[in-house]
Amino acid sequence: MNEPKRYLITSALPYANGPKHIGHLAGAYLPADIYVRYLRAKKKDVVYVCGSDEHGAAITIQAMKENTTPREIVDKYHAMLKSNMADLGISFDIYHRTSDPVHQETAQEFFTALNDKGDLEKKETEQYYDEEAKTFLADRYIIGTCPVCANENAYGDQCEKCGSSLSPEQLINPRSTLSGNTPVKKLTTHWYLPLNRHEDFLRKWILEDHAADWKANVVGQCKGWIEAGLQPRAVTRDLEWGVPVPGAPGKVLYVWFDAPIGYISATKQWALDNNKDWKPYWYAADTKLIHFIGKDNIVFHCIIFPVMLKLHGNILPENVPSNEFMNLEGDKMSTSRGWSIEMEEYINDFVKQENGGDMMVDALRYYLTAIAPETKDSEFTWKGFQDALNSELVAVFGNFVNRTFVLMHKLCKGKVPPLHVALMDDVDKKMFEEIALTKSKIETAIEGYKFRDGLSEVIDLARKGNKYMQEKEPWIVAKQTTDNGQLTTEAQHKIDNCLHICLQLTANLAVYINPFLPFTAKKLINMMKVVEKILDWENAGKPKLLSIGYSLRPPELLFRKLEDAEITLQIEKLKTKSEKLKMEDKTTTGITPAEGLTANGLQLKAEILFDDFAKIDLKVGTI
RNA sequence: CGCGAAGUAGAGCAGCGGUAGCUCGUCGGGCUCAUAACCCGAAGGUCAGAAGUUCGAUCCUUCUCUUCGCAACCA
Repeated sequence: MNEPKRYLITSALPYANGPKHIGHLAGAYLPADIYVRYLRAKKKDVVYVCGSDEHGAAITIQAMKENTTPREIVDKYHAMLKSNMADLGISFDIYHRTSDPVHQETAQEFFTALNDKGDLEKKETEQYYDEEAKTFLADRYIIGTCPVCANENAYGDQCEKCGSSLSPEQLINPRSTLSGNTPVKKLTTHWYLPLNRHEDFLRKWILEDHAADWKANVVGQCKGWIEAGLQPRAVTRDLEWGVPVPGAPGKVLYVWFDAPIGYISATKQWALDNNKDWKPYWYAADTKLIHFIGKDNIVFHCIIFPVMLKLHGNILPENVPSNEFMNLEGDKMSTSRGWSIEMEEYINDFVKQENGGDMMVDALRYYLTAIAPETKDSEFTWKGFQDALNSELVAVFGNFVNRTFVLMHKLCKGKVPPLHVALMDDVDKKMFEEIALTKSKIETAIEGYKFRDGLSEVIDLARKGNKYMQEKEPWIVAKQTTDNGQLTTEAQHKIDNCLHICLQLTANLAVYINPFLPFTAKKLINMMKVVEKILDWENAGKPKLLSIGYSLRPPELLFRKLEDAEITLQIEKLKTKSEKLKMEDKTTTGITPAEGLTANGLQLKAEILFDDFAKIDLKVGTI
């Protein structure tokens, strides 16, 4: 595509059935936010949309469990997700929700348009029905004996023990997980999206047109599906909670069909709120649409939704940067098993503490970006977080800014010193070059969705600043005094040049770090007493961002260090939380086939608590 | 079962045909304006395993092992 006229950026809609964790944040929200902030700094026309995905059987079931209504469930979690995202600096232009009337209309219009054109197929099939719960059962809510390995607790879609893909009909002795009863088969009519009709389109669009610019995992996975042959997929369900199918009482749109349309309805709502026209964002060929998602969502965003968009006459995504997963302390993150750091927990434990605030948001943004699972799964550890924060953010970036400000106040009267051009040497010139050079490095990284690389370029530049200052040693130069204790003119000029350059570098660091750590950028411009406009990307790499003679504020620490005690506490908290959930699991009637079993079916010994672990003396010797 | 991605120093990652690199951590030394940065030096890797192609393979091919994901409500 040539230079796009406008950008539409989406992050996967989080499902509003519970809190979301930092793995979600690292996968779909933080990368998109960095990308969007970068585009905004470049003065691009960009809209960043997201919202809660509030439909689907799981919400209804969650409501039954909590003895309340689906509406209350989604209201509760929508509010939580919206405020968590805002607290963590995710700068959506709109955070919408799929239970909103605008979305209902949009999704219904979409369905009707496709149906009227004959792009959907209507079929009558038999499906399992729970007579007590009075509902048709999603595959996942039927368990029975696996026909392959005889595991008694296989799900209707897959046996977790042997990994076989199943359909509910294959299960021996099927039972409903809602009531425990044997489900009965009942005839029902549904609409299907015949994906098989669009294989040629997908083959060309993905495997030819985007083979080079999409990530390997995305292209590879799509190729697998296309080669295997695509099947028609039901787009409606017999449920109460959802977007009603026009003219078909008792039926709603299947949640996967209505959820991605949420991107469109969110854009509409944004346009309404801001007196804009939403249509170009979804119809104009010069709009660049990017979906940020996690790897489990590839099929929806690369196969199913594009087919829907094509049929409906909309533009297609230019790229679908999909991240792998982030593990936690040696195990998969899982909200249901309690092995996670929920956004809300982090906010309460760090951001809302007295010694926290926005700097702890940026600390998390820093670590999550630095270990982003861009090409393979990665792992969050509290020790890793502490190391990254203390020895990179604090020691390299924060320290450079701090020593620059301290020295400027000590040796230059708190003002931006002049640059004495005649005195400039190669080291000075090289520093200016590095500042300018960093611009294109970061641009290349961000535009290629390599946010980890982009961020490390910023830290690298700060590292070069430290090195530069070390080489110039203004604190040593300051000892070159005349007999009466006066600093020599030449010495003062050398100091001026060094700190002038360090200050211009600091201003550039603010511009460069802004997409990644926006709160740090704000703090820096406050210390420099400059307006926010300085953060415009066009200023990146420029040597004269601060005016000579301008007086600056005293330094304030950008980040604080993370103490050992804090991470020990968090690790303990994590272990306690997952232990507690395990105990609860055992005492409730909930059917938990995998309980106490590892993936290969081995019985595990009870895990020891961290306290017990702490009591063990581990000694190593050579024999 | 099948499909896809991944497996490189203690940790996190680059490299993808020609003597294995970066950041952090560790050890020793120097320096000190600073939330201990910066400099010098050191330890640490049969690049998951095996076979093959090649003058030569971490990189290509095949097989094996391990991890994660796979059209469900889950980045």
